[in-house]
Amino acid sequence: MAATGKYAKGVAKRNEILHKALEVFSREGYRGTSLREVAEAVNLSQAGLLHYFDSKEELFGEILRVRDESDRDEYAQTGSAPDALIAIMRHNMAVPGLVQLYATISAEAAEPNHPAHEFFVRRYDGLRGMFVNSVRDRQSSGTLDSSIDPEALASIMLAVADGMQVQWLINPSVDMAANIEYLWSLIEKPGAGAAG
Amino acid sequence: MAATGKYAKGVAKRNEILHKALEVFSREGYRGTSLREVAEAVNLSQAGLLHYFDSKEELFGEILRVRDESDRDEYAQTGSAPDALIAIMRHNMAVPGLVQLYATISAEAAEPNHPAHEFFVRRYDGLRGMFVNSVRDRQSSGTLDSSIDPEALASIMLAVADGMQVQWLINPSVDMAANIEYLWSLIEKPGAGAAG
DNA sequence: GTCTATAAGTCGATAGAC
DNA sequence: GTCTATCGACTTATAGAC
Repeated sequence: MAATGKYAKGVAKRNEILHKALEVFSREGYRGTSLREVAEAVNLSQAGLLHYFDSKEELFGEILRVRDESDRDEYAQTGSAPDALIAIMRHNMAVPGLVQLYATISAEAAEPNHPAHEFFVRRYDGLRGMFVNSVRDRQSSGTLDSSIDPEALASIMLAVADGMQVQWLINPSVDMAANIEYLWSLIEKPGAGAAG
Repeated sequence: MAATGKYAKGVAKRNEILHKALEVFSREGYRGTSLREVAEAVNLSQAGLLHYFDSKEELFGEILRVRDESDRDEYAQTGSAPDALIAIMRHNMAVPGLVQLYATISAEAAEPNHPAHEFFVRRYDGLRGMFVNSVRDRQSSGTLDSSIDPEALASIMLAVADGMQVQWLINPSVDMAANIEYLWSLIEKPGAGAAG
């Protein structure tokens, strides 16, 4: 890694780069983004940018790492997983660029050689695990039917969230948060399909 | 459009190109795919390839058009929408490349200027419409609780399908079809959460 | 810490021979 | 129908001045 940033100015610039680069990558995806584009966004030459990060791949990795840290800080302890998921969806409707970053990159990253592949493998494992734990808690406390399969439900809820984001990106009139909340109400409430 | 293909050889080569180009685009996405790469896959020079399609964008549009036609032929009238969805998921587990094409491109295509943007807007509208109709049918015939919101449910089921594909691409041990079938069983069966 | 200059390569597309 | 050759633009990355 370059420019570990012992001095205040360097650190500040590094953060500015990470912030602006996130925006550009969000719009264009990993492959669609050039270092020049990022460099211009932070008023730097392309070579100047590479003083802070040795390669495009390293810059990109740092973006994901930082982003995930702040996400975890913000939502990890927000009560139960389904509530957190709904909250995140509602919040995401204000940051389409960020949503597109994850949609674009997670698809690209299916290739095992992609620089972000391992990141996404671990990310999904982690999220699924968190959700499974939360579902089990609810089952223990009787809030959720105990016949429900926690692993399957975790996978399903994460999938709805991801898929809903794609639909919303392509047609913003879709209400992501409302739809997910609605699904959860169908699953959580005993006798979902009982009435006429 | 170039090379409308009056002669047998031209038509055959055009089809070969569409077929192979689909594979390449599936792996690499629209932006990640070069015409040279496609050309090599069909033993043609890059200029030779452009004899059949005037531009990269035109080639790509044709791929989507052809693909959607054959999909529609195969699954459009397969009983009800949820059953068709499960069948498609099961089938998709045999064609990861194709799954990745749609995941990659649908994310890229969120940009309004993307050559495939309109295609995906129409595609989701069409799929949602089909699903809504199917849900209403089931409600009329009493197979499905009539208090369920058809629009929301359609959006949700399509989202699960899309999101499940992303999870599966990144970690193929996820059983897409089983999970979707499971979700549908939770929604369809009266008293889903009744037992303890 | 930031620059210019440049290497070495890829891209999509066109012109024109055969 | 297919090729070679080429254009102009763009890419990541490096070297070295300041």
